[in-house]
Amino acid sequence: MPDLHDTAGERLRADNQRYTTGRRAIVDALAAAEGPLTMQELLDACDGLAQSSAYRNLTVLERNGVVRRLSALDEFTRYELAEAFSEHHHHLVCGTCGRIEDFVMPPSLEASLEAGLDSVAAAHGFGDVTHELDLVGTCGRCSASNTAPPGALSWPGSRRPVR
Amino acid sequence: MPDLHDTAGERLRADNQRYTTGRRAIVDALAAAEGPLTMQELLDACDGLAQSSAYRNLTVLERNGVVRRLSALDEFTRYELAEAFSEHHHHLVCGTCGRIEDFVMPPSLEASLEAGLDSVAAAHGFGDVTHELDLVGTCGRCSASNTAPPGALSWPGSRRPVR
DNA sequence: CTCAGTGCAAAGGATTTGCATGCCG
DNA sequence: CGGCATGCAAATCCTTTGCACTGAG
Repeated sequence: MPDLHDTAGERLRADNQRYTTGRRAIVDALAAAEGPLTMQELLDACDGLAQSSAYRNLTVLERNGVVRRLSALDEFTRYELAEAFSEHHHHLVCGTCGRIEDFVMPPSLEASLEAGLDSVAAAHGFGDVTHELDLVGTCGRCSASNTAPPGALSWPGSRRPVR
Repeated sequence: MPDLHDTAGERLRADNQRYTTGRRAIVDALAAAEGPLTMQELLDACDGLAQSSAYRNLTVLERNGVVRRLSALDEFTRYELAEAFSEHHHHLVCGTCGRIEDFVMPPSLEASLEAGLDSVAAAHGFGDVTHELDLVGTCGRCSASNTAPPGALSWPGSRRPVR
Protein backbone atom coordinates (compact mmCIF):
# COMPACT_ATOMS: atom_id res chain seq x y z
CA MET A 1 0.00 0.00 0.00
CA PRO A 2 1.48 3.35 -1.04
CA ASP A 3 2.26 5.92 1.62
CA LEU A 4 -0.88 7.33 3.09
CA HIS A 5 0.10 10.98 3.20
CA ASP A 6 1.86 10.97 -0.16
CA THR A 7 -1.13 9.50 -1.89
CA ALA A 8 -3.63 11.66 -0.06
CA GLY A 9 -1.64 14.75 -0.97
CA GLU A 10 -1.50 13.72 -4.61
CA ARG A 11 -5.21 13.21 -4.76
CA LEU A 12 -5.93 16.58 -3.28
CA ARG A 13 -3.50 18.34 -5.57
CA ALA A 14 -5.20 16.70 -8.52
CA ASP A 15 -8.37 18.43 -7.32
CA ASN A 16 -6.55 21.71 -6.94
CA GLN A 17 -6.61 21.44 -3.17
CA ARG A 18 -3.80 21.70 -0.64
CA TYR A 19 -2.81 19.02 1.80
CA THR A 20 -2.66 21.31 4.80
CA THR A 21 -1.72 20.69 8.39
CA GLY A 22 -5.36 20.45 9.44
CA ARG A 23 -6.15 17.93 6.74
CA ARG A 24 -3.10 15.90 7.56
CA ALA A 25 -4.13 15.89 11.22
CA ILE A 26 -7.53 14.51 10.29
CA VAL A 27 -5.98 11.76 8.20
CA ASP A 28 -3.55 10.93 10.99
CA ALA A 29 -6.34 10.71 13.52
CA LEU A 30 -8.38 8.41 11.31
CA ALA A 31 -5.36 6.24 10.58
CA ALA A 32 -4.60 5.88 14.28
CA ALA A 33 -8.18 5.06 15.24
CA GLU A 34 -9.38 1.50 15.73
CA GLY A 35 -12.74 2.23 14.21
CA PRO A 36 -14.70 5.01 12.59
CA LEU A 37 -14.66 8.31 14.49
CA THR A 38 -17.43 10.76 15.25
CA MET A 39 -16.96 14.46 14.67
CA GLN A 40 -16.46 14.99 18.36
CA GLU A 41 -13.78 12.33 18.59
CA LEU A 42 -12.10 13.79 15.57
CA LEU A 43 -12.09 17.30 17.02
CA ASP A 44 -10.68 15.99 20.28
CA ALA A 45 -7.87 14.35 18.31
CA CYS A 46 -7.14 17.41 16.17
CA ASP A 47 -6.43 20.09 18.70
CA GLY A 48 -7.17 23.60 17.48
CA LEU A 49 -9.14 22.61 14.43
CA ALA A 50 -12.41 24.50 14.07
CA GLN A 51 -15.48 22.39 13.66
CA SER A 52 -16.50 24.11 10.46
CA SER A 53 -13.05 23.49 9.01
CA ALA A 54 -13.28 19.86 9.99
CA TYR A 55 -16.57 19.48 8.17
CA ARG A 56 -15.21 21.27 5.13
CA ASN A 57 -12.01 19.26 5.12
CA LEU A 58 -13.87 15.99 5.47
CA THR A 59 -16.01 16.94 2.50
CA VAL A 60 -12.92 17.55 0.41
CA LEU A 61 -11.22 14.39 1.62
CA GLU A 62 -14.30 12.36 0.89
CA ARG A 63 -14.72 13.84 -2.56
CA ASN A 64 -11.18 12.78 -3.36
CA GLY A 65 -11.50 9.27 -2.05
CA VAL A 66 -9.37 9.65 1.04
CA VAL A 67 -12.11 9.47 3.63
CA ARG A 68 -15.39 7.66 3.83
CA ARG A 69 -18.41 9.02 5.64
CA LEU A 70 -20.68 6.53 7.39
CA SER A 71 -24.15 7.74 8.22
CA ALA A 72 -25.26 4.50 9.75
CA LEU A 73 -23.97 2.30 12.55
CA ASP A 74 -25.45 4.45 15.26
CA GLU A 75 -27.09 7.84 15.26
CA PHE A 76 -23.83 9.69 14.80
CA THR A 77 -22.13 10.28 11.50
CA ARG A 78 -18.71 8.69 11.58
CA TYR A 79 -15.64 8.92 9.39
CA GLU A 80 -12.93 6.45 8.45
CA LEU A 81 -10.19 6.19 5.84
CA ALA A 82 -11.40 5.10 2.42
CA GLU A 83 -10.82 1.50 1.46
CA ALA A 84 -7.89 2.43 -0.74
CA PHE A 85 -6.03 3.12 2.51
CA SER A 86 -7.41 0.34 4.67
CA GLU A 87 -8.40 -3.26 4.37
CA HIS A 88 -11.96 -4.04 3.24
CA HIS A 89 -13.78 -4.52 6.50
CA HIS A 90 -17.10 -4.40 8.26
CA HIS A 91 -18.35 -3.07 11.57
CA LEU A 92 -19.40 -4.74 14.77
CA VAL A 93 -21.59 -2.46 16.85
CA CYS A 94 -22.52 -3.02 20.48
CA GLY A 95 -26.15 -2.05 20.80
CA THR A 96 -25.73 -1.44 24.52
CA CYS A 97 -22.64 0.68 24.94
CA GLY A 98 -22.10 1.87 21.39
CA ARG A 99 -18.63 0.41 21.01
CA ILE A 100 -17.70 -0.12 17.37
CA GLU A 101 -15.01 -2.48 16.15
CA ASP A 102 -13.79 -3.24 12.67
CA PHE A 103 -13.58 -6.83 11.49
CA VAL A 104 -12.78 -8.70 8.31
CA MET A 105 -14.66 -11.74 7.09
CA PRO A 106 -12.95 -14.97 6.09
CA PRO A 107 -11.88 -14.44 2.46
CA SER A 108 -13.90 -17.39 1.22
CA LEU A 109 -17.07 -16.04 2.75
CA GLU A 110 -16.38 -12.53 1.51
CA ALA A 111 -15.84 -13.90 -1.96
CA SER A 112 -19.00 -15.96 -2.08
CA LEU A 113 -20.97 -13.06 -0.67
CA GLU A 114 -19.67 -10.75 -3.35
CA ALA A 115 -20.43 -13.20 -6.09
CA GLY A 116 -23.94 -13.69 -4.78
CA LEU A 117 -24.57 -10.00 -4.42
CA ASP A 118 -23.35 -9.28 -7.91
CA SER A 119 -25.86 -11.67 -9.39
CA VAL A 120 -28.67 -10.36 -7.20
CA ALA A 121 -27.85 -6.81 -8.21
CA ALA A 122 -27.74 -7.77 -11.87
CA ALA A 123 -31.13 -9.43 -11.55
CA HIS A 124 -32.49 -6.08 -10.35
CA GLY A 125 -30.82 -4.17 -13.15
CA PHE A 126 -28.25 -2.62 -10.86
CA GLY A 127 -24.63 -2.48 -11.86
CA ASP A 128 -21.37 -1.63 -10.24
CA VAL A 129 -22.47 -2.37 -6.69
CA THR A 130 -20.54 -2.13 -3.49
CA HIS A 131 -21.82 -3.58 -0.27
CA GLU A 132 -21.99 -2.43 3.29
CA LEU A 133 -22.37 -5.02 6.00
CA ASP A 134 -22.61 -4.32 9.69
CA LEU A 135 -23.42 -6.39 12.73
CA VAL A 136 -25.26 -5.26 15.81
CA GLY A 137 -25.04 -7.30 18.96
CA THR A 138 -23.92 -7.19 22.55
CA CYS A 139 -20.24 -6.93 23.30
CA GLY A 140 -18.56 -9.14 25.87
CA ARG A 141 -18.28 -6.42 28.42
CA CYS A 142 -21.94 -5.51 28.25
CA SER A 143 -23.20 -9.07 28.31
CA ALA A 144 -21.06 -9.74 31.38
CA SER A 145 -22.50 -6.85 33.36
CA ASN A 146 -26.24 -6.48 33.16
CA THR A 147 -25.88 -2.76 32.92
CA ALA A 148 -23.65 -0.85 30.59
CA PRO A 149 -20.15 -0.54 32.04
CA PRO A 150 -18.95 2.76 33.49
CA GLY A 151 -17.71 5.03 30.79
CA ALA A 152 -20.08 3.52 28.30
CA LEU A 153 -21.59 5.77 25.72
CA SER A 154 -24.90 7.09 26.85
CA TRP A 155 -27.24 7.80 23.99
CA PRO A 156 -28.06 11.48 23.93
CA GLY A 157 -31.66 12.52 24.28
CA SER A 158 -34.21 9.86 23.63
CA ARG A 159 -32.15 8.52 20.79
CA ARG A 160 -31.07 4.96 20.86
CA PRO A 161 -28.92 2.82 18.62
CA VAL A 162 -30.89 2.02 15.55
CA ARG A 163 -29.47 -1.07 14.01
CA MET B 1 -47.88 -14.49 9.57
CA PRO B 2 -50.46 -13.19 12.07
CA ASP B 3 -52.58 -10.22 11.14
CA LEU B 4 -50.53 -7.07 11.03
CA HIS B 5 -52.92 -4.75 12.81
CA ASP B 6 -54.03 -7.29 15.40
CA THR B 7 -50.48 -8.03 16.39
CA ALA B 8 -49.38 -4.42 16.31
CA GLY B 9 -52.32 -3.47 18.50
CA GLU B 10 -51.49 -6.22 20.97
CA ARG B 11 -47.91 -5.10 21.25
CA LEU B 12 -48.87 -1.53 21.91
CA ARG B 13 -51.46 -2.48 24.50
CA ALA B 14 -48.83 -4.55 26.27
CA ASP B 15 -46.85 -1.31 26.56
CA ASN B 16 -49.90 0.55 27.82
CA GLN B 17 -50.27 2.38 24.54
CA ARG B 18 -53.26 2.72 22.26
CA TYR B 19 -53.40 1.63 18.65
CA THR B 20 -54.92 4.83 17.38
CA THR B 21 -56.04 5.89 13.94
CA GLY B 22 -52.84 7.81 13.35
CA ARG B 23 -50.68 4.86 14.32
CA ARG B 24 -52.70 2.50 12.18
CA ALA B 25 -52.33 4.90 9.26
CA ILE B 26 -48.56 4.83 9.67
CA VAL B 27 -48.50 1.04 9.74
CA ASP B 28 -50.75 0.88 6.69
CA ALA B 29 -48.53 3.26 4.79
CA LEU B 30 -45.43 1.26 5.61
CA ALA B 31 -47.13 -1.99 4.69
CA ALA B 32 -48.21 -0.61 1.34
CA ALA B 33 -44.79 0.81 0.50
CA GLU B 34 -42.30 -1.01 -1.69
CA GLY B 35 -39.35 0.13 0.36
CA PRO B 36 -38.53 2.12 3.44
CA LEU B 37 -40.20 5.54 3.63
CA THR B 38 -38.85 8.91 4.64
CA MET B 39 -40.70 11.12 7.08
CA GLN B 40 -41.91 13.26 4.22
CA GLU B 41 -43.26 10.31 2.29
CA LEU B 42 -44.94 9.06 5.42
CA LEU B 43 -46.60 12.40 6.10
CA ASP B 44 -47.80 12.57 2.53
CA ALA B 45 -49.37 9.15 2.95
CA CYS B 46 -50.96 9.95 6.29
CA ASP B 47 -53.08 12.95 5.57
CA GLY B 48 -53.70 15.17 8.56
CA LEU B 49 -51.06 13.66 10.79
CA ALA B 50 -48.85 16.24 12.51
CA GLN B 51 -45.16 15.78 12.04
CA SER B 52 -44.48 15.76 15.76
CA SER B 53 -47.11 13.08 16.24
CA ALA B 54 -45.57 11.04 13.47
CA TYR B 55 -42.19 11.17 15.16
CA ARG B 56 -43.68 10.27 18.50
CA ASN B 57 -45.74 7.46 17.06
CA LEU B 58 -42.78 6.03 15.21
CA THR B 59 -40.82 6.04 18.43
CA VAL B 60 -43.54 4.07 20.16
CA LEU B 61 -43.94 1.69 17.25
CA GLU B 62 -40.22 1.12 17.11
CA ARG B 63 -39.96 0.53 20.84
CA ASN B 64 -42.58 -2.16 20.53
CA GLY B 65 -41.04 -3.91 17.57
CA VAL B 66 -43.56 -2.89 14.95
CA VAL B 67 -41.39 -0.48 13.02
CA ARG B 68 -37.71 -0.32 12.23
CA ARG B 69 -35.84 2.91 11.83
CA LEU B 70 -33.01 3.00 9.30
CA SER B 71 -30.55 5.79 9.72
CA ALA B 72 -28.43 4.80 6.78
CA LEU B 73 -29.03 4.09 3.10
CA ASP B 74 -29.00 7.75 2.20
CA GLU B 75 -28.98 10.92 4.20
CA PHE B 76 -32.60 10.63 5.20
CA THR B 77 -33.88 8.57 8.06
CA ARG B 78 -36.29 5.99 6.75
CA TYR B 79 -38.82 3.69 8.32
CA GLU B 80 -40.10 0.24 7.46
CA LEU B 81 -42.08 -2.51 9.16
CA ALA B 82 -40.07 -4.62 11.57
CA GLU B 83 -38.96 -8.03 10.35
CA ALA B 84 -41.69 -9.75 12.37
CA PHE B 85 -44.08 -8.31 9.80
CA SER B 86 -42.01 -8.62 6.67
CA GLU B 87 -39.58 -11.00 5.10
CA HIS B 88 -35.91 -10.69 6.05
CA HIS B 89 -34.53 -8.53 3.29
CA HIS B 90 -31.80 -6.11 2.31
CA HIS B 91 -31.68 -2.85 0.41
CA LEU B 92 -30.46 -1.93 -3.03
CA VAL B 93 -29.72 1.78 -3.27
CA CYS B 94 -29.13 3.68 -6.48
CA GLY B 95 -26.33 6.11 -5.78
CA THR B 96 -27.45 8.34 -8.62
CA CYS B 97 -31.18 8.83 -8.24
CA GLY B 98 -31.70 7.60 -4.69
CA ARG B 99 -34.16 4.86 -5.59
CA ILE B 100 -34.28 2.13 -2.95
CA GLU B 101 -35.53 -1.39 -3.53
CA ASP B 102 -35.86 -4.31 -1.17
CA PHE B 103 -34.39 -7.66 -2.11
CA VAL B 104 -33.88 -11.06 -0.57
CA MET B 105 -30.76 -13.15 -0.95
CA PRO B 106 -30.81 -16.77 -2.06
CA PRO B 107 -31.52 -18.79 1.12
CA SER B 108 -28.31 -20.76 0.82
CA LEU B 109 -26.22 -17.62 0.68
CA GLU B 110 -28.15 -15.99 3.48
CA ALA B 111 -27.62 -19.10 5.60
CA SER B 112 -23.89 -19.34 5.00
CA LEU B 113 -23.52 -15.63 5.62
CA GLU B 114 -25.33 -15.91 8.92
CA ALA B 115 -23.25 -18.84 10.01
CA GLY B 116 -20.06 -17.04 9.11
CA LEU B 117 -21.10 -13.87 10.85
CA ASP B 118 -22.06 -15.72 14.00
CA SER B 119 -18.61 -17.20 14.29
CA VAL B 120 -16.89 -13.90 13.54
CA ALA B 121 -19.00 -12.18 16.15
CA ALA B 122 -18.24 -14.88 18.68
CA ALA B 123 -14.54 -14.48 17.99
CA HIS B 124 -14.88 -10.83 18.95
CA GLY B 125 -16.84 -11.62 22.09
CA PHE B 126 -20.09 -10.34 20.65
CA GLY B 127 -23.25 -12.32 21.10
CA ASP B 128 -26.77 -12.19 19.77
CA VAL B 129 -25.92 -10.39 16.55
CA THR B 130 -28.16 -9.31 13.75
CA HIS B 131 -26.81 -8.11 10.45
CA GLU B 132 -27.59 -5.28 8.13
CA LEU B 133 -26.52 -5.56 4.53
CA ASP B 134 -27.11 -2.98 1.86
CA LEU B 135 -25.90 -2.53 -1.69
CA VAL B 136 -25.14 0.71 -3.43
CA GLY B 137 -24.87 0.80 -7.18
CA THR B 138 -26.41 2.32 -10.26
CA CYS B 139 -29.91 1.34 -11.22
CA GLY B 140 -30.81 0.38 -14.76
CA ARG B 141 -32.58 3.62 -15.47
CA CYS B 142 -29.62 5.75 -14.39
CA SER B 143 -27.01 3.70 -16.20
CA ALA B 144 -29.08 3.95 -19.37
CA SER B 145 -29.27 7.71 -19.32
CA ASN B 146 -26.07 9.46 -18.51
CA THR B 147 -27.90 11.94 -16.36
CA ALA B 148 -30.34 11.16 -13.62
CA PRO B 149 -33.84 10.72 -15.04
CA PRO B 150 -36.45 13.43 -14.59
CA GLY B 151 -38.09 13.17 -11.23
CA ALA B 152 -34.97 11.73 -9.73
CA LEU B 153 -34.14 12.62 -6.20
CA SER B 154 -31.80 15.53 -6.04
CA TRP B 155 -29.57 15.45 -3.02
CA PRO B 156 -30.23 18.50 -0.90
CA GLY B 157 -27.42 20.91 -0.16
CA SER B 158 -23.97 19.59 -0.64
CA ARG B 159 -25.02 16.24 0.72
CA ARG B 160 -24.59 13.22 -1.43
CA PRO B 161 -25.39 9.57 -0.96
CA VAL B 162 -22.92 8.14 1.44
CA ARG B 163 -22.78 4.44 0.89
C1' DC C 1 -0.34 39.06 -5.49
C1' DT C 2 -3.92 35.53 -5.73
C1' DC C 3 -6.72 32.05 -4.32
C1' DA C 4 -7.52 28.36 -1.15
C1' DG C 5 -8.02 27.51 3.92
C1' DT C 6 -9.58 28.84 8.49
C1' DG C 7 -12.25 30.57 12.45
C1' DC C 8 -16.25 32.64 14.17
C1' DA C 9 -20.88 33.53 14.08
C1' DA C 10 -25.23 33.06 11.89
C1' DA C 11 -28.27 30.20 9.14
C1' DG C 12 -30.51 25.71 8.02
C1' DG C 13 -32.90 21.47 8.47
C1' DA C 14 -34.37 17.50 10.79
C1' DT C 15 -35.94 15.92 15.17
C1' DT C 16 -37.47 16.60 19.94
C1' DT C 17 -39.96 18.76 23.66
C1' DG C 18 -43.34 21.86 26.39
C1' DC C 19 -47.86 22.79 26.95
C1' DA C 20 -52.76 23.02 26.51
C1' DT C 21 -56.50 20.45 24.60
C1' DG C 22 -59.00 16.36 22.76
C1' DC C 23 -60.44 11.76 23.17
C1' DC C 24 -60.54 6.70 24.51
C1' DG C 25 -61.14 3.45 28.09
C1' DC D 1 -62.73 11.18 35.44
C1' DG D 2 -57.66 10.01 34.26
C1' DG D 3 -54.18 9.38 31.27
C1' DC D 4 -52.57 8.75 26.68
C1' DA D 5 -52.57 11.17 22.12
C1' DT D 6 -52.27 15.19 19.29
C1' DG D 7 -51.17 19.88 17.30
C1' DC D 8 -48.74 23.80 17.41
C1' DA D 9 -44.89 26.34 18.50
C1' DA D 10 -40.52 26.79 20.62
C1' DA D 11 -36.21 24.60 21.54
C1' DT D 12 -32.20 21.48 20.22
C1' DC D 13 -28.65 19.31 17.85
C1' DC D 14 -25.82 18.54 14.03
C1' DT D 15 -24.26 20.44 9.81
C1' DT D 16 -23.70 24.03 6.41
C1' DT D 17 -22.78 28.85 4.97
C1' DG D 18 -21.32 33.84 4.89
C1' DC D 19 -17.67 36.72 5.62
C1' DA D 20 -13.37 38.65 6.73
C1' DC D 21 -8.70 37.38 7.53
C1' DT D 22 -4.50 34.54 7.16
C1' DG D 23 -1.27 31.88 4.66
C1' DA D 24 0.99 29.12 1.02
C1' DG D 25 2.61 29.11 -3.73
